[in-house]
Amino acid sequence: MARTAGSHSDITGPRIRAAALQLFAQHGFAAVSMRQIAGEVGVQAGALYNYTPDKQSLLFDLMQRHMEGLLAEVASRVMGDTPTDRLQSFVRFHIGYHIDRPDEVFIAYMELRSLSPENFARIETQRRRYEDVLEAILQDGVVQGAFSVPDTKIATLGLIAMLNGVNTWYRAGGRLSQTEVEGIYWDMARQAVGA
Amino acid sequence: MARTAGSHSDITGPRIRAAALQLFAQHGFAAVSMRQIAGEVGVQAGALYNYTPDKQSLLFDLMQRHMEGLLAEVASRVMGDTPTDRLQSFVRFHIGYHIDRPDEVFIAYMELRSLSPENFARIETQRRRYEDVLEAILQDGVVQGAFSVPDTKIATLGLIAMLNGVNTWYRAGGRLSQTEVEGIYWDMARQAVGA
DNA sequence: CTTCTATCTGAACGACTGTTCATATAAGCT
DNA sequence: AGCTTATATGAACAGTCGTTCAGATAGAAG
Repeated sequence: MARTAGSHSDITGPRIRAAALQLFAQHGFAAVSMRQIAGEVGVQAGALYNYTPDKQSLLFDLMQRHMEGLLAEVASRVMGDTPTDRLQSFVRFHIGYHIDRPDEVFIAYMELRSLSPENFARIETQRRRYEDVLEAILQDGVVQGAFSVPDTKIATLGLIAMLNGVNTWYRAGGRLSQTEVEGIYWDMARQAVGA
Repeated sequence: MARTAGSHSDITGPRIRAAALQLFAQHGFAAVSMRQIAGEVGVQAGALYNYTPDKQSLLFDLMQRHMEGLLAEVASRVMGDTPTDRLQSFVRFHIGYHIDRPDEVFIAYMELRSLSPENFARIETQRRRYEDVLEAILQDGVVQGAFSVPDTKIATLGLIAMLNGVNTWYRAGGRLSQTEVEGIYWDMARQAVGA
């Protein structure tokens, strides 16, 4: 047999990425074989190479798409008249966006070591751009006297680490709604920067 | 050849764990082969099996030792008359202990998915015991009116996530000393819980 | 209906995997 | 000194890895 009924690049491509995403997140990049991914899609391993030059590129593609979506959304959705408003907006955006994409987030923050040096550098640049969004808010707040933070760089990393922690325990339908979680973390973040 | 000059269980055992620790942290459990570990120690792969029944047990052994050391130390070194004192003590202890053991921490928080279900449950129990130490401090503080946190469980997870973030960027000899880092994070933690 | 091409199969490649084991030897004990 | 035992080698096992490719076929185009 060869080309199967209903096969299409538009369909198989996304399905490969979805399967790889889920498997990489669950077992780790190195622990997942191309045959496992192919099996999840319902295809032979060789067919994957119509969609990616190699396994490494598949991982990079997933990370790259995630980071670009994140940067595009943070730019369009985080806003506010004051630094405090913008910080709240950022906190709520970050939690919401990450809660909706646990697998992407997990991979993007955990499989950096599986990237080739060049690919690592590219993703790292995007991550730093994201951190810069938060740091700019904190710097604004410090300048305007709204926040009290001794070191905006460290506060940025500390806050993002704290917010990322949500993904390790949050489950939809759990004890707390997403809005409640956002509220609790916003309280902590606001107090942490002395707003 | 066989037994080499100066070979000893007391020496080889720790060296195997040290090599495995470093390699697992750098490349991930699944990406590291027994032959790589053996090569780092200067021994053939078969010799590793005098020290561990299998690769999985080697990982579990590393995690188990780390968590037991952590629990023993937190019990003996975190103290203070008031909840605020104890929280500061915890924050400084956590940062110091984790900064000194980046590889152990990285593995213990990142290779949980590589554990067998039984081993995962054991490590998870120990981790929860550690979290309970912090949560007890927060609960004390709430009861005594020293802290203002709406949800001690979430505040615990949020604070630990924030503190763990230090390990992603701290490097000895960098811009900030360990004591300065502790101070900055203690400020953020203190404010986050409304102390 | 025929032709073309994108898509997939299935087999094959050499390399590497975790693990076992017969064999050899250095160190410690008597 | 010889004997025992802990510790190591190095080859072998069956299986899996990422990747390639000639050949097959479904669907689109004419």
